[in-house]
Amino acid sequence: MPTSPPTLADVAERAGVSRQTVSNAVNNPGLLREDTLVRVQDAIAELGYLPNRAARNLRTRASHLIGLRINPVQEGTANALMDRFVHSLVETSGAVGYHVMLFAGDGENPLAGYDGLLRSTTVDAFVVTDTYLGNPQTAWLAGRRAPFVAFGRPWDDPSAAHPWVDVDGAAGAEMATVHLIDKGHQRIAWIGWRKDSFIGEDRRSGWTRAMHAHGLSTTALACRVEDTVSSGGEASAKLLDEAAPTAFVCASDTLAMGVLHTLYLRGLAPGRDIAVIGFDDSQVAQVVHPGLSSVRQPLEELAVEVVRALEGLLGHPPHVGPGVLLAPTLELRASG
Amino acid sequence: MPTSPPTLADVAERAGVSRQTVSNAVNNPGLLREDTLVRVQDAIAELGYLPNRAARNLRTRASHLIGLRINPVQEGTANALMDRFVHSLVETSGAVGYHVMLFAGDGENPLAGYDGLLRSTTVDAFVVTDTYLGNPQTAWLAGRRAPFVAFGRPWDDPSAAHPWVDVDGAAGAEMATVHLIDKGHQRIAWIGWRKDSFIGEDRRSGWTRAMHAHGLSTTALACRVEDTVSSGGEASAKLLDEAAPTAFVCASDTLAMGVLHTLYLRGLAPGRDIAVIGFDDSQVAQVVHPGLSSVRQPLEELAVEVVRALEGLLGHPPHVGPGVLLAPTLELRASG
DNA sequence: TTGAAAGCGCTAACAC
DNA sequence: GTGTTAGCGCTTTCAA
Repeated sequence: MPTSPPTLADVAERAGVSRQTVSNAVNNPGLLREDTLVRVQDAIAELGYLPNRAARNLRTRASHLIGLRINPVQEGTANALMDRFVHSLVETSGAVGYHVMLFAGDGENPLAGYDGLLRSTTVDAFVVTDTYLGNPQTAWLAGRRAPFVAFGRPWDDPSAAHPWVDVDGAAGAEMATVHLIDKGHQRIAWIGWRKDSFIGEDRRSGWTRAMHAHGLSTTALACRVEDTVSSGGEASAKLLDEAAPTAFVCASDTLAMGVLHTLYLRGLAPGRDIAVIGFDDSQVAQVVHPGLSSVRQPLEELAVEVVRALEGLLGHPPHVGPGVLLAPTLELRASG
Repeated sequence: MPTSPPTLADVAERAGVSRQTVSNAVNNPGLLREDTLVRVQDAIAELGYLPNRAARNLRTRASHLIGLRINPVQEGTANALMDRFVHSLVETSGAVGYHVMLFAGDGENPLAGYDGLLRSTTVDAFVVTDTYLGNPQTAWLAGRRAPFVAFGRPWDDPSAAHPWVDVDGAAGAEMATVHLIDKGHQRIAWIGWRKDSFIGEDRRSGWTRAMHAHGLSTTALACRVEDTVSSGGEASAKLLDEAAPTAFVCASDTLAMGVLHTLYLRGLAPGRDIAVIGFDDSQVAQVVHPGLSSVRQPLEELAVEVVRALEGLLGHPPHVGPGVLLAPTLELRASG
C-alpha cells in the first residue's frame, strides 16, 4: 500500500467534528443530527475511510471471523459436499458481516486447532462439519462453552444443547425409493455404509420405511460396505446374483458409481434395465454417462440456517434455537 | 467462554516480571536470561496463555490473514481444482502462521471485496486464482500496491512484476500426447477450449509440439469448443467421423467425459478401441468407469510455492522472486 | 447532539 | 537483561 489508510481522526478533522462523532456516524447514525451526519458521511466517502479491523476487534472483543476446519479431499470418491457448502457459507455469512476463516485438521487429533483459535480470540465461533466421526469436537467445544454451530445432528447425544442444522437423510432415501416404487419397481436394493455410521443408518431407514409402507419386503436386498467405488461394484454384483433387484438406492454417489460399473460390465443399461439412485448430487453424478440420479442436499439453504444460528449464538443475549432439519431434493437423470 | 483468557499482564504477574519481558519471551526468547525465560514459559503454560490476536494485529499492523476469493462451484462440470488447492494452501500457510480467509466474488465485479478488505486492513495479502478471466484483479491490485500472489501466469502482460506460480499446461498436454505416441498412436486428436483462453491455447501447444516433434500431422485433428460435457461429446463424434483419430487428448476432464460418452454410444471401449486423456485429475476421472487418465496439477507443491512467495512479499524488506512454473504429472488409468 | 477521557492487549523504542 | 513509557485505532462511558 502506498500510504496507510485513513483513520477515524482523519475523517474527524476533515469533517470538523470529533472522532467519537465519526464513530457514531458509522455505528449509530441515528444519534447524529441530519446535517452533521451528511458532512461526516461525505468526508468518509472522500477519504475512502473504512474502520480498521484490528482496532475494532480489539475494542469490541470480537473478530467477526467464523472458523471452519477443513479436511483433506478424499481422492477416489465422489464426495464433494464441502465445496458447495463452503461457498454458500461464505456468501451467507459475508452478507451479515462475518468472514470464514479456514484451518486444517490434522486427522490425528480432531481438537487440534480449535483450542488455540479460541484462546487467542482469533475467531468468534466455529462451524463444525465432521460430526460423523464420533464427534469429540462438539462435546469438547460445548464443555468449553465455545460458540459453535454443527452441520450434523448430535446423534450420540440427543439432549445436546448446541445449535445444529442437518439434512434429513432418511427423507432423501425415502424419496428416492418411493420414486422408484412409483415407476413400478418392487425389488429395490439398498447399498449403504457400515453399521457404525449414524448417517448411513439414517439414510437406510428411509429406504426401509418406504419399502414397508408399500408392503414390499426388504429381505436380502440390503448390504453395508465401505464407501468406495469397488465396494459398490462388488455389492451390487452380489445383490444382482442373489436377490435380482431391479433398482438400487445408494448411500453415496461413490457407491452408485460402483453399481454403474457393474451394470456396464454386465451389459445392463442404467435406467432402462436397472435403475440407480445415488446420494449427494456430486459433480460425478452430473457428468457421468448417462446421468446419475441423486439425492441432493440443500447446502445453500443449510448455510442460511447455520448463519442464522450463528447470529443467535453471538447475539446479545445469546440465543440457541432448536435444531433444524432440512429436506433434500431428488435430482432425476437417466439412471433412475 | 466462561471467563476472558489470560493476558500478558496475568502472565507477568505470575512470573514476577514485567509485561514487556513476557512479550519478549514469546517473540524474542533469545533476549532473556535462561532462568527468566523458563520462569515465564512456565507461567505461560500454567495459564494457557496465548497472545490476543486483535491486540497483536493492531500493534503490528498485520492480520496474518490471507484473503482468497472463491467463486461458485460450476455444476455440471468436472472442475474441482479449488478444493484440493484450498486445502493445500490452508495447510501450508498455517505452518508459517497464516490463516486463509475466504470471501465471495459476485461474478459481476471481480474487484468487489478486494478493496474493502485492503482498506480495512483485514488481510495482509491475497492469493488470486482466477487469472484467466482477463485478469482485471491483478492489474488493479498491482496498481494499488497490494501484496498478492497469483495462481496463474500474467498471460496478457509478461512484464508484470507481481509474484506468480503456475502449472505448465503445455508440458502436461505434451506428456499426455507423447505417452499416446509411445503406445503406438499416430492420429491423436485435441479437444480444447475456445481460442480466447490463454490456458487452453497453452495446453493445445503442448499437443502440437509433441505431434510435430514426432513428425505427425495435426491437420483436421483439433477443435475448440465450450467446456461442457455435451460439447466434448459432439466434438469427438465429429472428429471420429471426419478424421478417424485413435486417441483424444482433452483440455479438461469435462470434455473427456463427453468423449467417453460418445465412445459408449458407439460401442467403442475407452483404452482398448480409443484412448482418452483428460486434464485436472478430477474426482470424476478417478471414479468413472473404466478410469479416465488425466493430467494432474501439482496443487500441493503449488501451494508451497505460493506461500513461499507470500512470505517474501510480506517480509522485511519485501522480496519478489521470479515466477514459478511447475510440471504436472500424468495419472494413467484404463482409458489411456 | 456532540466531545473528552479512558482503555482494549499488545509491541517498539528507549532508559535503566 | 529487564522495566518504563507510549501508542496502534477504535468504542464505551460519561459529561457538557
